[in-house]
Amino acid sequence: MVEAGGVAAERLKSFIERIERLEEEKAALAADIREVYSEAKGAGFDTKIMRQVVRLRKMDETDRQEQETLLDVYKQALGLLG
Amino acid sequence: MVEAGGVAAERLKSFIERIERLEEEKAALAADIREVYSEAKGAGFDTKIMRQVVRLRKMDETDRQEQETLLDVYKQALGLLG
Amino acid sequence: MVEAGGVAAERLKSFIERIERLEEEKAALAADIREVYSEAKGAGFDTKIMRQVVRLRKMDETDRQEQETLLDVYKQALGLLG
Amino acid sequence: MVEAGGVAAERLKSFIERIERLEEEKAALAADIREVYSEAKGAGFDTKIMRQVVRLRKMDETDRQEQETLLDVYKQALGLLG
DNA sequence: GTGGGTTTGTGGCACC
DNA sequence: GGTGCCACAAACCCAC
Repeated sequence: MVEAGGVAAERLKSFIERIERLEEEKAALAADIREVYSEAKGAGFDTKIMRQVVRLRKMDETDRQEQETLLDVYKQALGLLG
Repeated sequence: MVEAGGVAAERLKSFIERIERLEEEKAALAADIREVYSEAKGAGFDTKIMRQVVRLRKMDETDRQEQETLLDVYKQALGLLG
Repeated sequence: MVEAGGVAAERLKSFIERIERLEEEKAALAADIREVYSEAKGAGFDTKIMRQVVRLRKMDETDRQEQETLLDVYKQALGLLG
Repeated sequence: MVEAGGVAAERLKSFIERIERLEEEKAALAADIREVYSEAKGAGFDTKIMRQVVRLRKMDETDRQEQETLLDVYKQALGLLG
């Protein structure tokens, strides 16, 4: 990037602008998601729990069960269960 | 949400699926962005600096005046100016 | 803060330095915590689960059970249980 | 960790409690910091700007040179300089 | 109660 | 292949 008025600068500008365009779209989707949560909240659902559910559903079923099992073991060891 | 097999459950499922669909699209855009950075890196650019540039350009749109005020205060209070 | 060389500037500088001192100590503790996790990991424990446990123990017992119950309800509605 | 009542459980409990003790101290420091900000606010200072100052002073210690390089690249590539 | 800001937790990335 | 780092996303907290 020594040649600021040259082709490298143009190339960089192009990359930056592509990124900015994509980030704009991403931000729009994030706003949409917030809106759905807001709507759900208005319908009486607990959005924090909903986020946990979304996270869980994203996980592989095997991994999910392994994690839950391990968490139970740790809980038991700490007296948080039983 | 007492009636887990009832209409509330259906409504919840609908919200969750809308969110998941939107998050899928968001993840795709995030992947696109990573790819642009990767391409830029292949062209010899420093992606970490690029990220800072993107951040600065975003900041400038919103907080430029605050930042300048801050800079003055900081410089003055720390004796870095006059 | 109009009088940059005056008493207000001195006062500000004092506040800033007190904050920085405290943040230094806070950062040191954060490092200590990371180290304990690292040690636990070396002993074969799963640090991600440990973090969950720490979070759970911080919560009020009543709240914790309510959350778990609600999560189960939502899971059932989504077919993540039973 | 199969032996929840055994030595592994004891070891885990020990780790968790060390972490909790450290986090307690960390939380106390965070409270102290909030209090200093509050005191500064009472003295007429703008705490948001103060936070920015603290952040800048921290950055300057580590990343000042990178930042300056970045600024040049940004200005040049975007035609804000020369 | 809602929004903004800060902080914490998670995932991706580079280096070893 | 694992480990530390950095950026992003989520959770928390405060102010309004």
